[in-house]
Amino acid sequence: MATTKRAVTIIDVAKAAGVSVSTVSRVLNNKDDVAEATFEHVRDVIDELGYSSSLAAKGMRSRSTNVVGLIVPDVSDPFANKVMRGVNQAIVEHHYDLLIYTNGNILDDISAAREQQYVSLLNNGLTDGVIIVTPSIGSFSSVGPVVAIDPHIHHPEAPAVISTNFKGAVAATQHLIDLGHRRIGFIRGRADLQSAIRRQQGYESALQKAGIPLDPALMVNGDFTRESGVPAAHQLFSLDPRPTAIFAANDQTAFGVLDVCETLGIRVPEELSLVGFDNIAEAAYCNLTTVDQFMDKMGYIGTKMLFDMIDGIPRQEYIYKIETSLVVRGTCSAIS
Amino acid sequence: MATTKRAVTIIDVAKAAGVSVSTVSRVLNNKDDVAEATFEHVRDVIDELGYSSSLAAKGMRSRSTNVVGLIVPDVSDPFANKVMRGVNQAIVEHHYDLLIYTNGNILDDISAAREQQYVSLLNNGLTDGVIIVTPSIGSFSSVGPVVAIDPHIHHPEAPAVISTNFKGAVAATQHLIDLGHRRIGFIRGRADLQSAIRRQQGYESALQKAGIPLDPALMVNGDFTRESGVPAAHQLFSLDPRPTAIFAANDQTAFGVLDVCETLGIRVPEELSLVGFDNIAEAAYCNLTTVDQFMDKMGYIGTKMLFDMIDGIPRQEYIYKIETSLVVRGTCSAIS
DNA sequence: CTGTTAGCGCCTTCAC
DNA sequence: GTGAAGGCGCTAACAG
Repeated sequence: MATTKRAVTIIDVAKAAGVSVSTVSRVLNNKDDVAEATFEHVRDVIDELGYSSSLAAKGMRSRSTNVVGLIVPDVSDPFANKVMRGVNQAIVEHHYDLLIYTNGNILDDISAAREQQYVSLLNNGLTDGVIIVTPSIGSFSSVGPVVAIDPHIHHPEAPAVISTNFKGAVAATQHLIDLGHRRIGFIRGRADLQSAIRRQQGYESALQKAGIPLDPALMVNGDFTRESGVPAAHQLFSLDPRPTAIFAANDQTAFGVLDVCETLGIRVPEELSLVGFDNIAEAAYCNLTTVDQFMDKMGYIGTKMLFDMIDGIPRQEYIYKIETSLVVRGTCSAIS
Repeated sequence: MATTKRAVTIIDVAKAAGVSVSTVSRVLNNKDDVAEATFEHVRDVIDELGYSSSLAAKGMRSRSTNVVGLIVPDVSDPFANKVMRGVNQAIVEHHYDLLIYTNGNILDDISAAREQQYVSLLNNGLTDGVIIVTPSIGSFSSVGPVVAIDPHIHHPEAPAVISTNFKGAVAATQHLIDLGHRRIGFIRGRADLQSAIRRQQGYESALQKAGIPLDPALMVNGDFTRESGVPAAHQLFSLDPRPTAIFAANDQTAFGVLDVCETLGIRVPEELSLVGFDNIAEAAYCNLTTVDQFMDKMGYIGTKMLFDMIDGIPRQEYIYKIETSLVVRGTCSAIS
């Protein structure tokens, strides 16, 4: 790798080509008011010098960069990962490039100020618009458009894609109730996320509608990570009588429960029925019954919305709601 | 979302705080030559206005941004995805941020010029260094350091992380031979990638060492995608006699083979033994015997190397080789 | 068709 | 300790 001290700039190209800087700029941006010969010549020089314009400088001056930004808390997180795939697909279709920004740590509790900062960072010249995954604030001040995926707070005028967490949780719980379960444990998600709260409400609602009294002992804390599912499961299993079913606020937490079942020798679904939420890729392989909230689609739709906003196409609706859907697989059985 | 027309700039902050732009800049960069009171005051104003400095402008002027760049062909690609995780982990440990750039299409055959362009794009002010996944060229001209993960060409002086593709392929093929297989099919990877070529060489070498003659009919084309595994498998299965085993150049291709087995009713491993390469997440769930090349570790190590280079720490070795390792699972059986 | 000029927002000397 | 001026690489008017 030749770590050249200085990058070759538009000025270098202009000099080498014997034209002015603006001509080079015109060639760069495919303006059609350049003589054929000049155009070709400049192109050649650009290739020869291996020149590439700096996104930084370019974005600072002009308004359009043809790239969209995506802010995720953590690239490894399955939720964020699926959203990324959806976004990826959308940008390919629109011939945009994608810039993903992350500080890498989903538990690093990004403050609202920090989120706002990231949005500004990208939308201040680098990108034409940004998508932010699970932001804690619903509204951003930004030069370019912003679409939130599963935001904590729903601001009526803030474009967002959300899923029907409540309905999904009701469906999951109802499924367990239909199978005859009465003692159904619930492992919470991150308390600061709207989606987690709605899932708990769905759980409670389904129980109450079925006339099953709420038992606080059956509701334990978790934080959406696999690790948090472990102590939660232990806590639930130490109850007497043990719950016959568990609804975990997301798939990863459910996997934590599965880990505990393995070590404790509890058979699923014979001795314990289990439902997750999200339908991440691993869920299919592990045959986990769960609720699909189509995260990839959320990313895809969100990006489409963003493109409309970038193009100045007005939308009638700024909140796009995606219907969740129960995916019945092998981790639940009827009570004997 | 308040799509403010204009972003709040350092000038706005300066005015609001009643100080000069340079003072604000000093506060922003935590310089210690600012009076305590002024510092606090400016900080407050910054928070109040929700100001955040533009990465674009900042990077253009100063040399350090505290973010590393990662260039991947496609965010959805399992290989790239695993590398991303490794990089993600490394940047968390070093308190850096991460900027991932992608054009989203792995098959869009990125030209060398394009790769060089992406590298410049990021290293021209936005990032302190970049990691590029499976580049077709081995050497880049760039302001900042560049580390390649699994590059097509190994340039002796270009920092790169590679895995022992040849040895891994030998191990995989040998495993099949040890189980008694003689007619072993091979599905190639993308012909333009060094790793694919090395895997084929490993396959051929193992066969020859075992005294098994090479049969061109047993070697068919693929391109590392699951889709490409389908016609390849059909082609192999149409042979008479049919191969008793297949070594696919990567896991995704192997999944394509599995898809065909399902439709054709060919039982694995009873009627066909199958080995993949990469050990992507799905491989574990599908019980696929494969070769682990520790892609996450490649990303992690590569990022570590990059940090050393950013910090100006000299390395004795610029090519880091990661040993592959055969993972025996359930898709192979001894020939009866 | 092409060159000249004026900033975009920020950081870095250099004065005070 | 703080402010003023210059310039990073680029594009967008405006002239010619």
